[in-house]
Amino acid sequence: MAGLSNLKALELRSTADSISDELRQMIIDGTLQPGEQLGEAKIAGQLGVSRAPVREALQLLVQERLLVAARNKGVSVVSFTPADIREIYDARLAMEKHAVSQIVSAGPAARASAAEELSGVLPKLAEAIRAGDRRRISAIDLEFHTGLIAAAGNSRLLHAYTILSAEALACINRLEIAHPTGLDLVSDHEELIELLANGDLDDALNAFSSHLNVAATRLTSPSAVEAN
Amino acid sequence: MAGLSNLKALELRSTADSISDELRQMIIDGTLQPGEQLGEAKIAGQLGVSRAPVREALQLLVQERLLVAARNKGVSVVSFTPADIREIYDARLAMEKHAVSQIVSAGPAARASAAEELSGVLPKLAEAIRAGDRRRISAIDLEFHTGLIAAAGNSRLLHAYTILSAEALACINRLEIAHPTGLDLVSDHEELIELLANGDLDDALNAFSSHLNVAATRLTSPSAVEAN
DNA sequence: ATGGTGCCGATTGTCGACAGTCGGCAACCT
DNA sequence: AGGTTGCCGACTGTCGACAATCGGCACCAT
Repeated sequence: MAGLSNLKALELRSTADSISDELRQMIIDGTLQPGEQLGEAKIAGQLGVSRAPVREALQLLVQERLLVAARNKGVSVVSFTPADIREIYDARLAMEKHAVSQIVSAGPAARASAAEELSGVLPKLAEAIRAGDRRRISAIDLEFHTGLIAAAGNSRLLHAYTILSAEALACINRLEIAHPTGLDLVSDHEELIELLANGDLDDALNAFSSHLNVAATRLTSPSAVEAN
Repeated sequence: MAGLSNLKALELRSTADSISDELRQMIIDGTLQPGEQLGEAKIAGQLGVSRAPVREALQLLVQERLLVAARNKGVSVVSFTPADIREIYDARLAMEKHAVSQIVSAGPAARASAAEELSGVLPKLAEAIRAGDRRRISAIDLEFHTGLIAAAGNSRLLHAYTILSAEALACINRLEIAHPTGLDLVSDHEELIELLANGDLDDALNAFSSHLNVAATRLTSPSAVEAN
């Protein structure tokens, strides 16, 4: 009975969860085009499973707004309008502002802890930028912001934010050009961390607000792309 | 072909949606005790339908956090901890603050429109208070706050808030004593509307914050009940 | 007595099949 | 030709049945 401690619990993921994860990634990646119709039977056939778990997975993705369902007509991949993008970033702003507010007012220790946690993401971001991998840059950028929400310690907000994050990532990957890929992305986030740790609530709120607004503007007005 | 225009589209609700609505109401009402286990087959039998739509409805309610699912063990009704209540009200605060901020900064016309919309709820609240119907008082209270979010015009925030609202209502109805039933509840909300219409952002934010904090405190510390 | 083992009922997870519904095309009537 | 009707294919919504899994009890060995 000596070396049994390295046995990992295996397969506690349900089939539907695995399917939804895979489909979610395909939607985010852009493998599935916007407006593309998905048939339950087709997916089930390709995966070698029944329609039941596929149906369950699709329903979850509909709830996450990555798919839209039409009665008796099946589901199709979302196609974002500028209004959707504004909504997503507006909702993100609501949650991030609150997270900043909570963290700042939670005292110096909490601020330092959150700052340290968020700093750990930056090296990965820098490396992705060096590699020039746009998808990974965006994903890690979102990971940073998700970390901010996580630091606020509200599981419900985190859950809602994670869904928004997937939507935002899908948006970004459809308009790849619009996302900055320079190293100043790292310093931008460094500044956010610093302001967060500093303890001045208004400064931190303004910084995060403008950070998100800039990102949203980049996505909704393609003319500002060349600034890259 | 004269009088056919008053034909309404009928029955576009799916079976699963009807089931989930019914169960959601039962959970909110308290008809279903916290921790109570629900069997798919049992529900399906009582409703005279198959397990498939029941399963779909249950999955939706799990996603809304009104039920908790355990692998191969079925679903059971949530039992809220004080931490849950704090989370719910904290998340509500995040969204309401943002809504207030958006409405106030949207200009006087938007402020007036939102204020008028919200004022329409108060007579119903006053009547529920006169009738002494605790459940309805709470429901209309939540309706007021949901209206605030709706006035901000973000469908994603509204959706998330609606889910939180159901959770909050379930909490309140489990601790009925803790909710105020006096007519000052109306004047409290009148004041909120006034501050919202007034256009001073900080005043409005503070008012809504303390309004929610008071409510959360009432629910988490039963000792403060007697203030009624 | 105690710890472990194997079985048992109950419930979920999954499957294949059927019925209902929708969009589109072709045939039909005027 | 224009418009309507009826049919056709494809898909979802729903159903009943089977297999896998879990918690608990009795049984057994020590």
